[in-house]
Amino acid sequence: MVRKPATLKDVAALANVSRATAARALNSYGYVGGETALKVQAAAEQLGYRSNRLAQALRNGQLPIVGCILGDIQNPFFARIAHDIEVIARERGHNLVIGSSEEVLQLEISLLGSLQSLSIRGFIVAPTSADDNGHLQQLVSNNVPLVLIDRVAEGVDCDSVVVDNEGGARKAVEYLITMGHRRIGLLQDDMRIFTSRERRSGYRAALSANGISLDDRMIAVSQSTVEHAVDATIRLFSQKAPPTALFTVDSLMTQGALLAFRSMGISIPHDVSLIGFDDFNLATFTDPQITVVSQPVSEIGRVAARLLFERLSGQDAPPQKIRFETKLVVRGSVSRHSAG
Amino acid sequence: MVRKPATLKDVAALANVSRATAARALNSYGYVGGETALKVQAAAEQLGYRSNRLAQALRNGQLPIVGCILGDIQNPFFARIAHDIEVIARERGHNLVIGSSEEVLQLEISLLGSLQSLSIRGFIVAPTSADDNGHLQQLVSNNVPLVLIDRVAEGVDCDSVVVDNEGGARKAVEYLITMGHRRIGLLQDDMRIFTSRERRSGYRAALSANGISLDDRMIAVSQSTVEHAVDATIRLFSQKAPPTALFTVDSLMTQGALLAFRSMGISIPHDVSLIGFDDFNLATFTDPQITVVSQPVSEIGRVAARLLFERLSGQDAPPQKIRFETKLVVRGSVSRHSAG
DNA sequence: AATGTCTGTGAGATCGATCTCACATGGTTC
DNA sequence: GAACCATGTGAGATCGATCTCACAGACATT
Repeated sequence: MVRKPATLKDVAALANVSRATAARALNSYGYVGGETALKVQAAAEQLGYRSNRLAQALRNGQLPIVGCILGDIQNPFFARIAHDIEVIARERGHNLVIGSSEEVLQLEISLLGSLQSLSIRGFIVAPTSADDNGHLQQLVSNNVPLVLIDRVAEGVDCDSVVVDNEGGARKAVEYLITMGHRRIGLLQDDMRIFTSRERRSGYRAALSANGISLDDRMIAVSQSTVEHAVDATIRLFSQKAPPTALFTVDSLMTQGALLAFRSMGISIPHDVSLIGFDDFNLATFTDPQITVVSQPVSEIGRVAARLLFERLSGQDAPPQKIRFETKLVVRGSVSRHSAG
Repeated sequence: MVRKPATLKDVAALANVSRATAARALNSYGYVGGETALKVQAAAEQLGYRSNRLAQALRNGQLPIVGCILGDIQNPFFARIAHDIEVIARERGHNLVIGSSEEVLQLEISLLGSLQSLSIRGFIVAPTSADDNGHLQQLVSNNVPLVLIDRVAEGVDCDSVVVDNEGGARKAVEYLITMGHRRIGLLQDDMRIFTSRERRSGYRAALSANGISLDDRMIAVSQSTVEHAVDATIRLFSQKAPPTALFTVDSLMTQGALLAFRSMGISIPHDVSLIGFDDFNLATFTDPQITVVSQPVSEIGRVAARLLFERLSGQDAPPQKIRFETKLVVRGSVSRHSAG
């Protein structure tokens, strides 16, 4: 037997007042007699009354939930961000709905739609595609609060929190060049993804600034999972003239590269040098430790959540585009390459 | 200007029918004329109508959302589980609300309450405390579908999905004993937590089965974070007669132990042997690789989600208590201890 | 012709909380 | 005493979708 939770009506009946009065007593607005208020509160307590947020939301048009659509919570980068967003949401009396787009545009669209039909108050999204984003533009033009993280989307005019991907990638590749490398590999994920584009463009910029011509054979594309990255790395390094250094665009791919190198008997940094984008706990546990481009992960989620709540509280400032700096953290996975 | 989304009323008006008819046409139930149905569908299309799930939920009493309260999504173990649950929820047209209890009972209770007032359909919870669980019992007695994962809670009669913690711990410690160790350390988290208790009890069982008396100086308790585990490990190994082997109860603590050993200049497995509970990606990247007790992480979330949806679809079977086996994965972090 | 059955449709109630409005009091002020 | 206010309360509308019920017309059966 499912015991129905007590409603305002029940409370009102027990306290012998109307629903309106009960509501006033419990939410303390309007005029309520002192004695009446106590009676209502006692009744509420006795029945274990909790207001139905659903009904409230239907009435006032908005559910105190924020929606968060990320690539995959299993990626520690996104897990950290999701966690930080949840903490802030909780402080403001909101809950967090999470969806993984799995980097599939269609999934992102349908998730967003399903969350919109819940009258969710605002969204934080790491868009899968830098181009196909009519769904996001529509959100913005309907004035639904939206904050993009990790990636921006073309033509979508809203708050965003990203890092300097191009600069970070350039620093990494320039460092490799400084260390004498010229055949520098790039392990990247799908070009649809904003970060992938920017990091690639940093890679190119570094090469061309140093008079190294772009060589497609140095570039491998794979999905951003450890397994796919292993395969891609193996392909890249099975060539006749493999790279002498590798730059990977995210931590899962860095892990994949590490596994691939181990299985191929390639040693770091003796045989090949490695720099990954995005620091991760594993990077300091390996021998040698991995040199990485680190981003301020702990800031991204927090700042995005704060921006969202500013919008939710009705601020109508022009969109803020926040871009954090990245930092090259030199550890032991890069060695000097004797010119060959 | 916020453009209000179209409602059923708008669709009905455009199609020149009543709301009831429009609803019938769109949800295909009852009798609707063929032509009318088309008219309504066209109107819905034209207005971009999406039904308001909030209103639906208010009407039929349940929101197609499942709530998931875990210790911390940043723990890869929970991240994996959350991801798997979300995938299954999505297949069934549900969304996922996630809350981190941060292992604080009060937070777990308030999260649960706030989600309950949303008329959420069911919950998957990794309860913080093995004892204090009136809130969970109340849920069950109100017939709210609830599945416990990773940990069971005393007196809460519902579906659960856990692993054989005691057996896993025992296997680990017995292996250490077989390898000649007698001063075996235990790094565990709060005894409130179910897994912590069970794993400790496996540790004790193994010791006493082998005639080794329990020594409190061999046991360190800390919160389940890398940082706290580092401190606890350092304390444990700063004693005059430190353990010759260490068993850690989860992957974050294993990481902490690794960091502590490194900072203390203690080498694995030469100076100390190590086994951790729960396999984790890092374990195979270290040198030597870490021997662990592995649990079928990929099953836990999926099975829990399936159990929940069975309940949601109205099955009234007795609670299922699922317990997966664990496996000792021997790698390189344990060495034979010459009896001293 | 009377009764029955099948289609198709609309009016109105419902879910629970909130808010507007109207209506009471009792007291104050000119 | 008339006009006004502050205080306190309840009736009823509202949010959007759904469902029950009543009803109307078309056709078939006796």
